[in-house]
Parts: sequence; C-alpha cells; structure tokens
Amino acid sequence: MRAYTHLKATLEQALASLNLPVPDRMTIEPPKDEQFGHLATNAAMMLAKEAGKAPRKIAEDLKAAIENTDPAIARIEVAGPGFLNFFFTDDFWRQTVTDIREQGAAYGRLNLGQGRRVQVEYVSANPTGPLHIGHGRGAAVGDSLARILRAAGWEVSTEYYLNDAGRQMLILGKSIFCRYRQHFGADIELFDDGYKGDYIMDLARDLAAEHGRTLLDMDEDEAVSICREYGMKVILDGIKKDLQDFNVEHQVWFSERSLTEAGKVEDTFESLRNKGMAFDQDGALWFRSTDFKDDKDRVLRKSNGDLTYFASDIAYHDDKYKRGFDLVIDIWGADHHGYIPRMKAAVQALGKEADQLEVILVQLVNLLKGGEQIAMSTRAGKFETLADVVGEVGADSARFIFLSRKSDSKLDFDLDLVKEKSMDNPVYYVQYAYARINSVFRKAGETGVPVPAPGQADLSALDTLEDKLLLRCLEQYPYAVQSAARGFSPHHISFYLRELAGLLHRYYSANKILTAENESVVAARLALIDAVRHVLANGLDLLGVSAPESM
RNA sequence: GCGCCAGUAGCUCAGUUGGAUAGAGCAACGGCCUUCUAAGCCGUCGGCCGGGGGUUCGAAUCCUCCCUGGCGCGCCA
Repeated sequence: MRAYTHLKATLEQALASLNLPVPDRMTIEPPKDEQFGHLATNAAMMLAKEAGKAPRKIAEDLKAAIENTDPAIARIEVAGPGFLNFFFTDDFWRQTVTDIREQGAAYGRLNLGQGRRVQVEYVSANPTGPLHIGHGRGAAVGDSLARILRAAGWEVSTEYYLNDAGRQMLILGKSIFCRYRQHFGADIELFDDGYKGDYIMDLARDLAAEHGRTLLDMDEDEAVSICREYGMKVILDGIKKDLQDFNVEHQVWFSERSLTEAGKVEDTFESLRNKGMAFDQDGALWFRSTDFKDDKDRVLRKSNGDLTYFASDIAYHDDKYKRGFDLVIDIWGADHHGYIPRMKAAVQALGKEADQLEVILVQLVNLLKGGEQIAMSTRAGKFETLADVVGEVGADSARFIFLSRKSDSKLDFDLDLVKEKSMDNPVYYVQYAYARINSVFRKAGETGVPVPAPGQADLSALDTLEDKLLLRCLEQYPYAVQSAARGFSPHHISFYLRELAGLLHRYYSANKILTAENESVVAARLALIDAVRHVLANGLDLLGVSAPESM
C-alpha cells in the first residue's frame, strides 16, 4: 500500500508536468510477474488516443519525467504496448518492517469508511430451535465482515433480529404444549407442521418439572403462550451461548415485538400510504413495489388482518435508517435471494438509495462426514447443530473454513477433513506460522539474544530472495483489507494469510534466524519476522480466529 | 416460462470496475530433520478458464446466444 500511495503521487506530479490529465481508467497494480516491476501502470495506453501520440512515446516521456527525481524508485522500464514498470529500491521495501512494528495492531487500518455508520445484521434465526451449521456460516461471515469494516474505518454496529412475534413462535408454543400433554400421558400425536426435534421434548419435560400439571387445567391459549415464552427463552439462551462459543458477537438484539407493540408497523403503513406507495385491494393492503422494478406488488396486510413478514421487515429497516445508519448490510441465506428486489424497493420507498442496503447471500453448507452427506432440516428434527460441529472441530477451524470461500458459493464442510491437522485444513498452516515465530522469540529470550527496537533495527541485511518476497507480501496486507472491505468479502483475508504464512514457512526453512552468520543479520531477521507476526495477528483477528503462542 | 448464483488443473477453490506467459492448496510422483517447532520446506506432473459468436491494441473478466448444475418465483416464513 505504501508503494501504491507513493507511486500515485509521483505519477500525478509527472503527468501534471507534461500537461497531461490523470486518466480515469488508469491502474497502478503489481504485475503477475515481478520481471515487469513491483508496480506497473497503464497510464500511457489510456492517454494515447486523447493525446494523439503512440502509447510508448507517452510512456517514454513519463519515464524521463520521473527518472532520477524520485529516490524511492530504482528503475523504470517501458514495456509491451506501453506499460510503465516501476522498481522500488530495497530500502523502500525494508521500511515496511519498521512501519509495521511501530503501528502494531493499527497496521492495515484504513479510512475507507471515513467514519460513516454501517449496521451488519446476521444470523437472525427464529428462536424455534438450535442454530445449525448454515447459521454458523452466516455468523462467521457477518462477524468477520463487521471486524473488517471496523478496520477499514467504518463505525460498525452488529445486530440480531429476533422474530419473536408471529406464526412460527405460535407453532413452537403449540409443539411444546403437545409434547407436554404427551408427557402426562395424553394419547395425541404432534400436528403436521409442528417442530419434531428431540429438543422440544426436553423443553416439555423441563417445563413439566417446573410447573407440574398446572398447564393442563388452563385455557389452551394461555398454556400455549406459557410454553411459547418458556421455549423461546431457553432456546434463545442456547443460541446466545452457541454464538459466544463460536466467538461471534451481536451488540444489539432487536425484537420484532418491539416494532409491533410500539405501533411502528402502522406508522410505516401510514407513511407509505401518504407517499402513494401503499394501496388497498381485495381486502388486503399492498406495497407498490413495481414502482421500483420489482416483478409484482407485494402484500403488507393480508385480507384476514395478519401482517406479512415483509411488512415488519419494512418497518424494521425504516427503524434501522432512522437510527442513522448510512449503510445497512443484511446477511441472508441464499434461498432468500428472491426477496432482494422487494426489499430494495422498500428501501427506496423509505427515501433511501438502493445501494444503502447491501444484501450478502450466504450459500448453503453441505455437511459431510467421510464424504457422505448429512441431511439437515429443523422441521424434521434431523440436523447437525452448530454447537455439535464447533464442539467436534473447534471454533477456529470452523470459522476459517467458512471464511475460506466466497460466501456466494456452496461449501462442502467435511467434519473428518476439518479435524485433520494438515493442509486440507489451512487454519493450522496459518496458526503454525504465528506459533513458529513466537517460538523463535521465546528462544531469543532464553538465550539472551537482543531484539532491536522498531526504529533502531539496521535492516540492510534483509537481502535474500525470501526476504524480498516477505517484504512485498507484508506491504500488500492493507490491500487485502481494502479488497475485503470493498467487496464485503472476508475470504480475501484468508487467502492473504495463507500466502503470508507460506512465505514465512519458506523463509524459516531457507534462512537461519537466531543462528545467522552475524549479529546484525540476526537482528534484521528478528525485526522482519516480528513484522510478520503482527500482520498474522491482525489478519487472524479480522477472521475472529485465535493466534496461538505455541502449538 | 421468468429471475438469481455457479461452471477455471484429477479434487476443492482464488482471480471478474478488461492488462503482459491464468494461480493456490489437496491428490500423484521424487527429494529434505545432527539444524530456531517436519502441523514444515523444495522439485516434477497437471488447463479448448462450460461452448459458439461479438466488442478492442488486449477478454477467465464486458455484450450476445446456447449447454449443465443449484436455488427462487405465494394474501408462506
């Protein structure tokens, strides 16, 4: 990132000196092959048409304007159709080590968000059963994205939307009551759409232990209501614990009931009516989402008087924006993708821009065991819970796997592979690099080898191929944060970390550190791996994965 | 039928606001522990980037038409 920032300034100055504009589509990027420089720009090619000159001629002019005026740049080459390839001096790259060691945990922080406020809402599973592995993926993505956006300069708030009103909760109450009656010998069967999981029977049994037979004598609605509240509380406590064990945080737990009870849904209806965006037809209340490119208009209140989910979702998002968020990010299961156009329409009807709502779709997780698929369905009561999986493979492994793929592609999660301590399971590879570095520093402490302070290390000994590769990679870290933040893609961090860890392992194998040829080489290499240690720690923190001192 | 996502090495996947000879890990094969952690390193093998056409100095990336797989199209949640 230093190199980019530096070169951009130099290039703009040179363009100005030649009376050339900065082209809109100018890129400054590291080429795939370092023979084409550390950074290359297409500026000359972009200017050719406008300036009426051959791209190579413009490139030569730029080269002449920059050459020998910028002490950080060692060499410039004009290549191919008109690329300008820049090579920085070794000392320029070495400076990265000092920067990282001075900045520590702050290295890689950016100001992309410029303090704007963003809300990330994730998981938001109905409290009708334990979280399963699919929720786990959404949790990992949401939690990590929040960390990344914070690092990128956004003011982030994280939230769980609790669907504590509505039909699903009623079914939960009825399911528990049914099991409760069975517990006391009633000869009845669970109704068709009731929840079938064993945990419902556990809830009924505990409820019976607490209340005895008293619910049997009550009005059924009242008994179901008690069952519902009891079930919701216990299940919600379980969800909170599962998330905690998964190292996932929600700052705000937002209750759907609080919307309806405060009349916010009605307020939203009123506001939409006033704007002409809601209308009555066939006894129902409709939202005119076709005004905003949705396929069809959508029902808000059914002719039987019930609210649709969509209605409270609009009120909920209205509330989000009224709380002052510039950007709202929702993380949904990919099977809800058809819901996006109407939600975007709603956001616009609320007076916001469509891009102030960002929906991240998380594809389903295929849970496998030894290559064989394990079925999942909350309703059928057959699923692997998140807690089971985390208990079996650990939070770090599970999180790293979830964050190692684009969220919008299906993910095979093989329990047997994830437990393996091999490269099939890259979390160990990255953590091991961190632990290895710490091991060297422990040894340095034991044997009294001094570690130079950040500003005082003489880094000129960092001269091997492995040194250079590591220096380049360290300088790239802020880019990785940038692309993860811009693309809302935590997996960029995972890929970056795997590369950095690989270079560290290679370095470790090829270069002695504590037993290097002389003291100044030892000191320089300690400074370098200290910088690597900081970056590994910072990156792992963005994923919510621990950085172990030893393994 | 319409829409969204995906199709890149034997497998799992990166790379898509157009850049130079398309990458990584795994698997396979061959090497490396008297050495700071071998949970590691080095090397070899491996490709019509689903297919056709188009745009341009340049396409895995953009446009278009097909093929294949997943998902979604309710006054369900």
